[in-house]
Amino acid sequence: MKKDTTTEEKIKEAARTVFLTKGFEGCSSREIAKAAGMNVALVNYYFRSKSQLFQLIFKAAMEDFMESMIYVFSTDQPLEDKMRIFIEREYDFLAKHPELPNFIINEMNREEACSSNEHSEILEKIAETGIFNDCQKAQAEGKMRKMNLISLTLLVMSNCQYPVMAKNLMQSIHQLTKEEYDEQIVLHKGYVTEMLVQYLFPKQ
Amino acid sequence: MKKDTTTEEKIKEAARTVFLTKGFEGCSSREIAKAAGMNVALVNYYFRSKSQLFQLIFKAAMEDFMESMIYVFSTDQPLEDKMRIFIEREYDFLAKHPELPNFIINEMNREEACSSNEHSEILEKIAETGIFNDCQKAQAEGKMRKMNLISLTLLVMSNCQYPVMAKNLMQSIHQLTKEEYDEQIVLHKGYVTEMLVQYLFPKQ
DNA sequence: CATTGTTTTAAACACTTGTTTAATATTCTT
DNA sequence: AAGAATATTAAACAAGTGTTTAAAACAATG
Repeated sequence: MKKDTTTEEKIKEAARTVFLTKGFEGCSSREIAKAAGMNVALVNYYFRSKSQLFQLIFKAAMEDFMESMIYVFSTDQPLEDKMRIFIEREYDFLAKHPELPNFIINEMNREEACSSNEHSEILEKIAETGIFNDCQKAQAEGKMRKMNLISLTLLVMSNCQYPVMAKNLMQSIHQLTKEEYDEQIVLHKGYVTEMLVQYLFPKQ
Repeated sequence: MKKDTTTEEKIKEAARTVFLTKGFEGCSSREIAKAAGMNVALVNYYFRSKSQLFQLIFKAAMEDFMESMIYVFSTDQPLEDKMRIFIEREYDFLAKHPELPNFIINEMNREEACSSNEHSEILEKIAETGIFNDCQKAQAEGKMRKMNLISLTLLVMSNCQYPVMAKNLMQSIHQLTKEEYDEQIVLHKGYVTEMLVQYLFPKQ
């Protein structure tokens, strides 16, 4: 009889939550083991080293990070609607996984880490959705403001991710409770959607 | 005869660069000491502990973080111009101190750290510039889109800081060199300025 | 049941961590 | 120049780090 969740999976789950909240440097192998209710040696038995376990978690997190993006882009709708839906979904997703953007960005900044790795597969996956072609087409037809893809993604990511990343900072500055800030984010989502749509798809 | 830079200052400088690039957990006392060309014991001789030294650095960084903001807001100009100048200056500032936003946001997320501390003094300092009153007045006159101060700061900070914070991520995704991305940021600054001004100060 | 192979454990390894101590060197004051 | 105050050093401390080892517990197979 196999347990519903095997030891290996328990460790992986524990590692995910610990790594995502504290970062690679901010936790120890023993802490992960304890969070999984296991022994330290077991962590290395299944994953050989803290680094290897981390790279596993990081890769999975990176995929989650891009998941919702790809889903919306694949749908068949007018670009402007896609944008609205994307922002809606991205705010939803980030409400459930608020640690993700910080985690990804931080660990990308660790020199030892996955900086120079090949994360361009992500771009390819996004490209496969045809979103980039759609944008270029819309830009050629004058329906969308002309702008390279980097700035386009930057605009969207900035306005979706930063509000989640800066939660503690903004709470502290503006003296808000967690709940108050969460409400604020919902409000902010509306502003962001309006602003981006107006700017990217100007009416005449 | 006093040296041009005293030992205490050398350590503080070294601590600043090390802390800002690697974070509190990402470095050791000995690393800071070595970066300053000093002994480990000297670090604690002058600053008693790693934590106390860190809090010193963090506080100073936080003030830097808000410095340019306050300066521009204090000037006497139309709001729309202030916004343009602010974005210009903020991009300038962040080009010189690209590690700052990530550092601040990360360390605010460390539970042990300065999360619940009183950073609301910052808000007071900004309030002293009268910028918030100006905004409310402009909003009452219909010259500026109605929006609470939290969303206002969020909009501006998102679009100024995120592009710097996500540098390594964006480089990796879009396969850019540092120099190419720096050029991209200059381009992006233009889009951001236009977008924010158009949205916050709609014509007719 | 005996003998595989796989999982789990406690203990140890060498090394780094933050911090302290006690001795030495330097500077300042009178 | 003598003595007090300050600055600097190397060494030690206990605790924690990632990783390994070798023995035990377990499961599976013949």
